Amino acid sequence: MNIGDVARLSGLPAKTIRYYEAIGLVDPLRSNNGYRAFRESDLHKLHFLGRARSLGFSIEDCRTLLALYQDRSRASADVKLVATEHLGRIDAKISELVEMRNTVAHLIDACAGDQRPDCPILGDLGSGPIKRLAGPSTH
Amino acid sequence: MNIGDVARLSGLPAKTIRYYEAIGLVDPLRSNNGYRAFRESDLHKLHFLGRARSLGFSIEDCRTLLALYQDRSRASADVKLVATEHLGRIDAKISELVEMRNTVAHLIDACAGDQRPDCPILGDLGSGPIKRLAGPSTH
DNA sequence: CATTAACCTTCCATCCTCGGGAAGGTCAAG
DNA sequence: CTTGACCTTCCCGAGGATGGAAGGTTAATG
Repeated sequence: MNIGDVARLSGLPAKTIRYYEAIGLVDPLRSNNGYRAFRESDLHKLHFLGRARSLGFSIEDCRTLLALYQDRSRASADVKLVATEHLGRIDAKISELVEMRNTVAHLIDACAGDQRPDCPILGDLGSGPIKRLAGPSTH
Repeated sequence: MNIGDVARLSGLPAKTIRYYEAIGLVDPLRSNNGYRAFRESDLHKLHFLGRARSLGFSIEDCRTLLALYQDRSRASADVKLVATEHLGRIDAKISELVEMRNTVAHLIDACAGDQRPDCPILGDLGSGPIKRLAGPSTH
């Protein structure tokens, strides 16, 4: 199979597949003409990678998971650990975004959104606790 | 004020402030010794930027918001639009992450996490709809 | 046989938002 | 005079690809 074939079959862009080869995630053979020659096993790996990436696993996580995938004597605990850490990162990111979301949504609610310049959104962004340089004390 | 001062006062790293200058978000004066000389107005801008960035606005959004902030004849509708589009992007991102989260959480639940190699997580990643090349039909 | 179109190759640059670190200039205190 | 804390510019790297240029290969046409 040439790269175009595995691209269609795996759903990954050819560019991405070349990139995955460059960073050592897949290692296709080469034909006489220099074209990459993918085996079924390569296609399988690429499919695995596409699915893992779509679940948000980092490339390094993918590398680990792929190694575990191919290790018949793996412990499922090792896989679960990788996934659990990933879940923790997802949850942290969600919390962060939800907090942003709430703040932004409140500001939007408070803004009239008309032709007048008065705007609580800009008001919020421009105000707040700016520290001041220590000056002559009024104390 | 030197960069270290505004860094402390704005809460932004000096590196970030230099970067903001490089991309034209702030434009401090220069002292005779070549040091950046920040005015109160620069500090104010940096504070504005820090707050907007912490709410997840992109640099380009920040550029727009900063321009509106300094435009006395702005319409609050313009600000609200930027914020509303941003909110939409946050919500989309949250949805995406929540979907990932649920999938990953289910897989984790299904995994024994022991010494045995059997693992539904790897099972999920490695299976699924791989398309096949059209071959000799058995039909 | 010549051409064309669809492949494939490598290499280099770009996106975004900085952060790290090198090499070197400046300034105030002791 | 030295020390240490500043400051400067410059280049490299992250993650995870993506875009494009310049050129080789192959299969199907005319």
